[in-house]
Amino acid sequence: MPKATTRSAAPKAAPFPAQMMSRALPMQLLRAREAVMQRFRPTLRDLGLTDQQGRIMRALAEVEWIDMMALAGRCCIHPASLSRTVPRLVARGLLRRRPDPQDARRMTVALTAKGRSTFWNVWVESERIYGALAEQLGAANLEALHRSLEALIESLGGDAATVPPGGEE
Amino acid sequence: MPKATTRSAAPKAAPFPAQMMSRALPMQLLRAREAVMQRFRPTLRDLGLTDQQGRIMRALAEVEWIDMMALAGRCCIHPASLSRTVPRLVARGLLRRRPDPQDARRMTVALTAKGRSTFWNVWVESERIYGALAEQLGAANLEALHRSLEALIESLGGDAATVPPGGEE
DNA sequence: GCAAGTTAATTAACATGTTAATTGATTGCC
DNA sequence: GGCAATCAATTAACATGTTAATTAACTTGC
Repeated sequence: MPKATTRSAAPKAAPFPAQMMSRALPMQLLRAREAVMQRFRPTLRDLGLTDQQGRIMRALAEVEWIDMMALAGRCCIHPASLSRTVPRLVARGLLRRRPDPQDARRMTVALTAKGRSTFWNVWVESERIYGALAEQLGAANLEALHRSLEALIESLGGDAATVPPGGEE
Repeated sequence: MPKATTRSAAPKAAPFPAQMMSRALPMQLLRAREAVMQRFRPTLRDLGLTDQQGRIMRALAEVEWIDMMALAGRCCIHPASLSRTVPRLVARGLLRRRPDPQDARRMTVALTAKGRSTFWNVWVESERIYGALAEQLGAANLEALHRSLEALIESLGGDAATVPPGGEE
């Protein structure tokens, strides 16, 4: 790259080195996620769920009632986006809502029986697909990847990197 | 899916194990990307660029004229989404377009001088941020992560996992 | 050379990500 | 108690992801 003498010296033709490291990491993470999601997506679509709706169902399957902020943190979805998506799932009979008795500002959500049985199908298929994936990559390699990712996330600030103030556990 | 005896046996309360492996990988990749992007995003926003617009500029900085399909593959954006975003960048004077002389179906794009100098700023900052990140995580750890991700992407089908038929290089 | 099939790009329709503004409830402080 | 600051959730406005349909240009087979 140019030295100090070339101020805003953006070259003329194909200037920048084709091997920029900088933005390669976000891009690589994006590609990796896309590649993995292609395996899981058909199951979700068959059940009429988008990626995000699947994350919401999964997060709710692990708990009972949970408020919007905590849910946003768990499923890595912006609270503003949740406020729009949750009502859709309530209308479809997959989720139910009720205000927090302790704090009227908070709205809490939970799966309905229909929601649980729907997610049950997602879950069974997901386990199968993940197993196949582990076999294809090698369990050790997959473990190493999980650890690297965990270290990255922890090092960069953990869940704070997903939801602004997000106060969960 | 369930065996014959346990048909839609979705448990009642907080049924599913809190440690589902299946969907943890997509989620982890999503969190990791979010955490990393938080470092790069301010630079992009200062220049009035969204994440996706940044990816487009970066992809174009490495080549001269390129058609929409190839660009979609390079920046990991759906062709349909590109068709909507590119005109915006053209209107802002960052990109220019012209049809491919060999094949009138193809539309090719390239950075303008303004586009190059804008991306120059992104690039300089990105290198700095990435350097700091490598120092924080340890260069070796970052390298290991890159390799794990590359192996995952390759194993799952490479670029085919991003753009449908995508014919590049 | 022309009709059927294919391909590149665009458009439309809906769901989501993102940011800022709004509303209602709670907390702190006096 | 009451008012200012804060907080949870929502809403609005814009940009993007996703899928299907559309249009125009190429390709193939005959």
